[in-house]
Amino acid sequence: MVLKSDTEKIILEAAREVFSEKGLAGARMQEIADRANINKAMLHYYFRSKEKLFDEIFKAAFAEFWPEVQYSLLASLDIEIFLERVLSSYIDLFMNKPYLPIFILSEVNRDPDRLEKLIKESGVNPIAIVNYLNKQMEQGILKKMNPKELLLNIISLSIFPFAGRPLISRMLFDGDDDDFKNVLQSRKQTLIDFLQPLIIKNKA
Amino acid sequence: MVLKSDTEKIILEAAREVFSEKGLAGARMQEIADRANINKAMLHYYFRSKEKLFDEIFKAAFAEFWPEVQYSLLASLDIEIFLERVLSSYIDLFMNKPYLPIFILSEVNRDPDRLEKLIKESGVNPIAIVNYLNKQMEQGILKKMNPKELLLNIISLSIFPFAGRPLISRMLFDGDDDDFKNVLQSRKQTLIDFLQPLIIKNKA
DNA sequence: GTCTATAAAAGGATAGAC
DNA sequence: GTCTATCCTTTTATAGAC
Repeated sequence: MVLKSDTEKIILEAAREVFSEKGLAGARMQEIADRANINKAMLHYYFRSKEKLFDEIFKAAFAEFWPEVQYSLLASLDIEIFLERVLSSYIDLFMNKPYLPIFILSEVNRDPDRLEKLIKESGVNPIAIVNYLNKQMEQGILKKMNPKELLLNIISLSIFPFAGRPLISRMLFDGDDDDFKNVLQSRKQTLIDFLQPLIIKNKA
Repeated sequence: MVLKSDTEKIILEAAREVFSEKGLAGARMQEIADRANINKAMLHYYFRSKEKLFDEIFKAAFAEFWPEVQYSLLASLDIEIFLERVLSSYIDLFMNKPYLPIFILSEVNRDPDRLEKLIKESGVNPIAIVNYLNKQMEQGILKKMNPKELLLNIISLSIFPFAGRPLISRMLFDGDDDDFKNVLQSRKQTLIDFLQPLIIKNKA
């Protein structure tokens, strides 16, 4: 791992901003240079091409996209704690990095091939979570359903509000993004309530 | 309403394809012309500029994005029928037009201003639905919660799987899009089951 | 209405001085 | 490492013949 110079880090941050606002196709090298307060030639000096610079940004964003899950600790985890952690870490993540969901979603959509190698490199493995949910169902702790679909639902509820933020903010909250932000923040709890009926209570 | 010539319709269809695959910034007038089997100059003859052509496409897509809801009939509608209709029409819509969600989401994100006038023109009014849900809660038919958030959840569960299709297909279904497609199709029913606990059953 | 040819501008990339 | 100047390709847009 080669240490990154300050200039390099400044460029990466500027590039991150521009690429996540405009996408690969819409981003301009000039704008990245401007935001980094450096010259356009420097971008090429450090990263050779727009495509290569984008790859760095996308790779980093993709890595950030998955909340830290200790797969090894999953096996014995209480379902309520599991939910609490997953929802909470997703919401915290996207509160701080609101650009992540739509950036990943759009760019994966534009070029699904880019995804292939990243999946292997990243070591992310949702199937472990699916297996965990499946076991909870077999043990009668969770209501029985397709475990992949349950995970899909949890992810949908966590991510979509952020991915559709400008749209939802205007359609449902009259453009008052602060109002919407409060709702998003409180979802750590309200989503747990929403999903509560899936958990089968022991009547002991 | 001026009648559209055949050429115009062919152009619009080609433009729709290219813009929804590549986005405004990534789309090329040449590619649109090629797919329409006409000359590039014709695009400008009919639509003046790329931007104007895009506006037509976006406007049409935005209009399609909202399932037909008879707001006037809402007041007296049974909640189970309501859910069935909303979920069913959303899923049918996106099954047939899978490009819609991510197209709208990305472009709204890139340029939120474009949205403003469209919202007014479109006559879409989610607040009517929010009010409907609210009334159901007051009447003890639906579990009490923030009605805007309930609508947000319903929409999240309906749209996100389509917006994230390439990602989810690869992460959860091993890239087997047919497998995923079956899950999406069956969601008309499984989502109703999933939301069932919100409905308070009368014990009469 | 449709085409070919071309203008005009934008944007990515490089050369070369310092 | 950093800058200025410039190249060269791509892409939007228009002129003008048919």
